[in-house]
Amino acid sequence: MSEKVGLLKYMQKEPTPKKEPSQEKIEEIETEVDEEVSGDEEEEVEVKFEGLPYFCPENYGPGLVLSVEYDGKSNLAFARLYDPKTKKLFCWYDNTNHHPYCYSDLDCEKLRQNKKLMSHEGLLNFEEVEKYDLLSDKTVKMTKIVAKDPLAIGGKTNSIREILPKAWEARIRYHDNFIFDRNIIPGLFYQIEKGNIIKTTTEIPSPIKKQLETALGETNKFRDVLDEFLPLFLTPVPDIKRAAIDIEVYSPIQDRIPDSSTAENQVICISIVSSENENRILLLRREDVEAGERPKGLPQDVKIEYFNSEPQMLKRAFEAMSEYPIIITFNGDNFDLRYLYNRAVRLGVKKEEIPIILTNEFAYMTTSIHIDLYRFFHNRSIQVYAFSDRYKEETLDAISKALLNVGKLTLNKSIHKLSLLELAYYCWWDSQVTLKLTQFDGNLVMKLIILLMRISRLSAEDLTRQGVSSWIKNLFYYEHRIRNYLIPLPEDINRIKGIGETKAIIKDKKFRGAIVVEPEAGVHFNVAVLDFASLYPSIIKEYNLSYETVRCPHPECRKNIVPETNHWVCTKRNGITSIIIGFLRDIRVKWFKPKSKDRTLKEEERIWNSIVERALKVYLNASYGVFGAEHFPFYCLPVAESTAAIGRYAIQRAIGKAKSLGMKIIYGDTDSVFIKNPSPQSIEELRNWSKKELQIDLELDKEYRYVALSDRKKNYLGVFRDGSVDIKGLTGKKRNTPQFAQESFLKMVETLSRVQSQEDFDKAKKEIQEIARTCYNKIKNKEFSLEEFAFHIQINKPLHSYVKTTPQHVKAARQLTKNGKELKPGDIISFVKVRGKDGVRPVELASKEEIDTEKYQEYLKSTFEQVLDAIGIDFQKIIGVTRLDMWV
DNA sequence: GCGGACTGCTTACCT
DNA sequence: ACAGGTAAGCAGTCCGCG
Repeated sequence: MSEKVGLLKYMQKEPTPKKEPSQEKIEEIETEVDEEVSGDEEEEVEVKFEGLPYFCPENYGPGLVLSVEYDGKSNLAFARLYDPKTKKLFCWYDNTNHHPYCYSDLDCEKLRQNKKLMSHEGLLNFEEVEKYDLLSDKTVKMTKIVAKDPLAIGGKTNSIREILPKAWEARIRYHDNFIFDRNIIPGLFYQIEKGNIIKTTTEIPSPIKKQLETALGETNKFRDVLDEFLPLFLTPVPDIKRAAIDIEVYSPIQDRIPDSSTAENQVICISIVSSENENRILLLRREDVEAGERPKGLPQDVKIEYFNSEPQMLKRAFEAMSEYPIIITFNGDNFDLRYLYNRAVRLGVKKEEIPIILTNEFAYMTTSIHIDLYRFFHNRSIQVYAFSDRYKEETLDAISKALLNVGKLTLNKSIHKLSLLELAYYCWWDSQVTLKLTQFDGNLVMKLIILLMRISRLSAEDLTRQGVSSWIKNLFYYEHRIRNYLIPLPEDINRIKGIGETKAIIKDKKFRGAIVVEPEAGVHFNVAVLDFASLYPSIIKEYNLSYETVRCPHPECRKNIVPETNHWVCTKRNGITSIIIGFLRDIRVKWFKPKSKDRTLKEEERIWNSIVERALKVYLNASYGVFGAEHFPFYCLPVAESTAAIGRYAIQRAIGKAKSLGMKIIYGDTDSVFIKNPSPQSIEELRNWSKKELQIDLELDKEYRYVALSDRKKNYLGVFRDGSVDIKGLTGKKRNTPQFAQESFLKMVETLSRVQSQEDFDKAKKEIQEIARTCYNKIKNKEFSLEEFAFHIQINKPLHSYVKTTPQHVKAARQLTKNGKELKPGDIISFVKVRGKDGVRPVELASKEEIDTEKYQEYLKSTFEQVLDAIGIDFQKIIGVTRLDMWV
């Protein structure tokens, strides 16, 4: 065994650096100076791992693949796997002689004439291959250009992809390429046998498989895809050992966030809480601060270690963190890990002793997998589809309140004034809340992450840091690679497919979207809402939409026109994205959705099915939008546009059919129709018609006792038969609305929920009048607190970049910054409306005297009118003639 | 010098 | 860095007005 020092000392066997094959002899010419491309490259460069402190066994496993990365020192791809028995990571280095590469449409002969290419020191060899090009629907001859290291392909100014006139698949990161080519699926189990990595197969019970095939239908065109995906959906996820960390930094000024890039101030506390119930608090003694009493909330078994030296404390923390295969943080990329690293360097700790690697945006660990939950929860798709918008703000406090029902501790003094033990408690609290975010509902978040990793073929670190378009991109890349399809260049898709043809209603949008039916204002009793089940994915599936099938090269397909456009769709082959999205849709709708509600199943199984169902929903909901997103590598406006156009066609046809059946449509939005007082038979007839005529399922989604519609679209209040209420779009429930208005609004809604019939309305109207009048008078007499008066509006960009206009919340924010408060995008400004120059004042600085009561009365009026309009009450009449009007 | 009509900006929502 | 459509409030601009 080697005597190698440093981090490599734990390796059982050092990976043998890649040998260079020589199928094609390449002459040596003197090389040019390499220049690394600066950070403004559009894609991430590989993270530089240089030797890792892992056990790299010859025979071992099975373990769960958590990451696949590239090690610059050995010039090899490697995987980090989690061993459920020892609860530790182990490592596997590529022994398959895989190399970075890209494709050229030039043959070897031509390429050899390219001096610059031939003299590139990273060039290994050429290989002539055949690929299937979906854009031309033809087999094409390509040359695979193989290189020694990823930077030779791309990432430097003289990389091969820059030398070639045109290079395919040259912008896919090496470790992703490796995942695709070796078919290593992150999130599944693998065994190491004689140094080779081998997938541990999941037994799918044959009855289940039979049931599934039946569920997907006799003419199931997804049979191959099913085999590929089933293990991803059915392999259980183990409980992975992990620890959450949180640090506190000394900050002499309140409201000032410590700068993690300079790390000027002391780290005064580090807390590590693990899934194995190990709690550690590392606390720095400070001369001027007393220990204080141990807070009651801090459990007795939580160990506190005191340190006199900060570097000692940091080193101890690094050791402790390295014991865990997964480190969880909340904003560790930008704060905790970044601060620890920079602080340690500043205090003279040797870089080799810091197990952290920083890039521009991210923080990784050499000894663990780092998951930054802030990034994951910040992801819009996760927020909206996985957690149904239950948290509205991406702070630890807001998320834990929404999902765990516990918030952060409230501090009554600033951090630097806390006693040591108070500080310890505060720090510990945050780290245990962070850990709990991965544990609630039977490790829901961890399971969701692993499942999304499997579907996207992304490591835990990449998955949690990338958005849904990257997840879909990676899945599509993989599906191309296994079918030997050439991954098209975005510019070729664009050139061949062209741009949009429809005109958007909103200025600056690229194509026309959905239809919203003009609501019939008033109260409607007995309303059924029918909607198309996942409309856009269904369209993509049933109408064969994909970047290669829309405006395909075959003249004979040109008759197959998409309504309202001149786009045509291929009649000869199944589109790849149509197949993938179609499969995900079918298996969600026909299997996981029903199974997640199936009471005959064990609860654990039901929960798992609902996690899969939610994961699939995330992909499906984004599947149409990505084709209209310029940065998406399969960006294809005609696909997005056709999807929306067929959607409009579907809802219009359905409305037409409903009317012909004598139904009254009172509202509709995108994929739904609100039908007044329909007969069950006509609903059935409409549904059957839709299935037959449009090939899309129309479902009875909701039944309201009554719906109150104003003349505003996307604004309504529906009361279900059981008295529960659906509120959409109304100001009263928006998060920026002042509390006083929300509460009065809620009272009105409560009153309305008790209404059973037309007759009840008269009573309800009286009650509502009373609610409105009471609130109106309370405003006049300023009986609400400043907090209740406050609007809460988010700033979405740095304050200095509001240049075109200065909205009120920005005015308020600027007043705060004058007082020394630091504000950043994402922060929510609470302000009240006041009489006088600016018209606004942040709550922190406001006084009750200056409240502009007229503005508030006006606001209450408009909040209530959204509902009162519908039920036929005039707000002005409720509160009587006022002020000036009296003399008119 | 001021107010109304208008457009544009911004946020938060719906599907 | 998934899309487009809608509401609401306010900021800013232009124009007319003895």
